[in-house]
Amino acid sequence: MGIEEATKRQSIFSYPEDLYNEEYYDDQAPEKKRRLTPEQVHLLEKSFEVENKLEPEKKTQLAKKLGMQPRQVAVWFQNRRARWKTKQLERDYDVLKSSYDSLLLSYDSIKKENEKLKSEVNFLNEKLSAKDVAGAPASGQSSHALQVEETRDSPLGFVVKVEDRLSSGSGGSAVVDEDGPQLVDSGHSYFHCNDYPGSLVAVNGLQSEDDGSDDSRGYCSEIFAAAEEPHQEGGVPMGWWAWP
DNA sequence: TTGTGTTTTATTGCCTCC
DNA sequence: GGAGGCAATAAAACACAA
Repeated sequence: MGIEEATKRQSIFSYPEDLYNEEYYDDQAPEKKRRLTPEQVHLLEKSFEVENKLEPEKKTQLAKKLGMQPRQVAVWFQNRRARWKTKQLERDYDVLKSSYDSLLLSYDSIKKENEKLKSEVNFLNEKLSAKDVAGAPASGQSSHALQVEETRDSPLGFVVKVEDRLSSGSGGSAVVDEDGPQLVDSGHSYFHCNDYPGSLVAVNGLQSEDDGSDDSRGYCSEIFAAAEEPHQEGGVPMGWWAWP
């Protein structure tokens, strides 16, 4: 509805002085509701912007100025607050929803990456087993294996461990003893974790049980998994850590 | 013109505060 | 207990498609 049109549909209270006069209501009270004029609404809106609640004095002033009953002004503010609240709820909902959608996308992406990395670990595990069989000890059992353990401690959702089944360590698990995170140094080999920016599984301390040569087909003594962090020192992302 | 959905004005009942 | 706020609701006014 345009202003002009609305103005045409003039309130039955054509004269403000009549409006404010209670006798007007007593004698000529309209049975039907009348909309406020655009001018009245405009001033009410302006007042609402300044203060969304009415002091009694302000209410009386506005009513007089607009040619309305104080009660009408109070009702208008009441309804206006209700409308504002509804709009605010809608805005809050929109903000929350877009935040949720964004998180969901992020979650899905990380989940897929997690699956990829796991299958890559499985693939490497199989390769290790195959190599063990080729140069097999008498037992015929693979001497090493990669183990994937799910954990919330890792940003990837899991950690990889190398089990040395031939070692005489406790429980048959010769997990490298390194306290806490370690920076990855040069001279190590890495298995790239495809599609996960900045992450990789590193294999260092390569040795061959066959001849001691480093032919990149050696066994892992440590597995590192790293996630990229914004700050780097000396070309190595900070915050690299190793899970023994 | 009419049916229907939306917006605006007003009322009611309950609650809180002084 | 009265004043004022809020939620729920009624009902008139309005918009708009068919």
